[in-house]
Amino acid sequence: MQTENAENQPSDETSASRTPGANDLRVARTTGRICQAVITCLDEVGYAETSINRVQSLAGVSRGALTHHFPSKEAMMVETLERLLDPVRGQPNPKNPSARPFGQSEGQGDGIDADLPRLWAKVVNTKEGRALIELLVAARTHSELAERIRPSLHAYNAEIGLNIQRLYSSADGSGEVTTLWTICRAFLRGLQLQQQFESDPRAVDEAIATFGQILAPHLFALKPGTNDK
Amino acid sequence: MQTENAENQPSDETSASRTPGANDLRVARTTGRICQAVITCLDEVGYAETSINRVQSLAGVSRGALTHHFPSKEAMMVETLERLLDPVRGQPNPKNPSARPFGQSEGQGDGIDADLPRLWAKVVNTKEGRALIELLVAARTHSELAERIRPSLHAYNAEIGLNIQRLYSSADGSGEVTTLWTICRAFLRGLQLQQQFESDPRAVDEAIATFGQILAPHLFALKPGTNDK
DNA sequence: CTTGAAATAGACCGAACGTTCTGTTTATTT
DNA sequence: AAATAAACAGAACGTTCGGTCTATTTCAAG
Repeated sequence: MQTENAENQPSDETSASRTPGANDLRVARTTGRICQAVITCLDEVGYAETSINRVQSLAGVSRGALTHHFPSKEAMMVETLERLLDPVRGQPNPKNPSARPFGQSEGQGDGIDADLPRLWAKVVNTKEGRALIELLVAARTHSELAERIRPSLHAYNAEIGLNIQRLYSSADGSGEVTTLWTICRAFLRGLQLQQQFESDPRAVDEAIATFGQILAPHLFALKPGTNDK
Repeated sequence: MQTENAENQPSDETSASRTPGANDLRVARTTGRICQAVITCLDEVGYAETSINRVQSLAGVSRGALTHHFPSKEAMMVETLERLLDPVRGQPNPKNPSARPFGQSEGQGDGIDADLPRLWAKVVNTKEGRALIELLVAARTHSELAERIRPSLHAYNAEIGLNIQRLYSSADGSGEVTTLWTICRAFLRGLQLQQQFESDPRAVDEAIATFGQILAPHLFALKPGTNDK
């Protein structure tokens, strides 16, 4: 598992042996519980306090099991981030079957003013969404972590960009849809940052609603009920 | 200095003695260098790595001096945040003369599409802006820190809200200006979060420009060259 | 000049950090 | 069944953390 290049082709380990489950189920369960514990810790205590001790005790695994699969804390964070991003990308899940940040289920394209509250509630303002923001903030000042998660984030952005361009059309016709989506992402993540310090608790929902109304004339929904995949 | 209620009236310590500078200059220099070092650390290595050891060596002060003025790391962070927020509020600076996040100099109200890039370059995407975001993120999972900085942040939001309402008028007339400003703040802060992971380096400037154009019809500038203060 | 309080200096503490290490168990292959 | 390797368990490493403590220096009154 720690050799990343051998994992790209899932047929490698199961090509000749044809035994998809025996020992593999054990490691899948262990790594899954570890990464799930990391996500919970990131959400509840933040990146700094997400220590190996805390993760191993929350996940219920031993120190040896954890360090065997993840030689460093950084590797553990990289793997966790990829699991946070995986559901939206190509194959739904090579490892964990939970938490689909965007993908086909959310943001079905019946108008951005209807999709925005759904994105907020189902993607950004969730345990996984907050964990992702913690990782983004931590990576800003940890260049090694940033370099290791950059490819995954670029692929994530590119793939979501394609999904968006299938669901929406810009009013100006150009490639502005990508820019508008970048704006949406920034707005929702920034709202997550400052939501606990808004004086009026209704300010968050109000901001989302108003933002959706402002953006609606610039993003035309294509085929509201499309189900071509 | 650590007794916060005695600091609210600056005339207390200089009412009878009338000696504004002698020993006070020393503590102002020490606390100033400490908070400036905290800001630099928050920007460069993040909240978690902003340790007391690192701050004291960067500021060039001893451990004793630091703990004398700030009995805990948390108190040091609270004071630093208030210095980050002070320039925009009532009196320009009771302590440090640098870094005016918003206030009268920035955002002069000649159109939101012109003010946004200025806010980005002069407020959000600066050393102080990044330090503030680090504190906001850290406070999310540090309830004690959050409680201690909440009053300052509420006052900050309220005071900026008043400034905004003097500079802009909503198209719909209602109190929507505040909501629109909340949206702007969220967008800029979220953009700061994800800017290093944008594939296209021009995406940031493009997002700011497009966002300004979208928002412009909803925010009317009042008296572009006003100087009633 | 003397005195007392504030400011500064630096050693020191137990706790927790991430990493490394040596055993032990379990699964797969020969 | 024996052998090999991977998965797991847990102790121990040196380092650094935030906080405490005792001197020493500096300032501002008496």
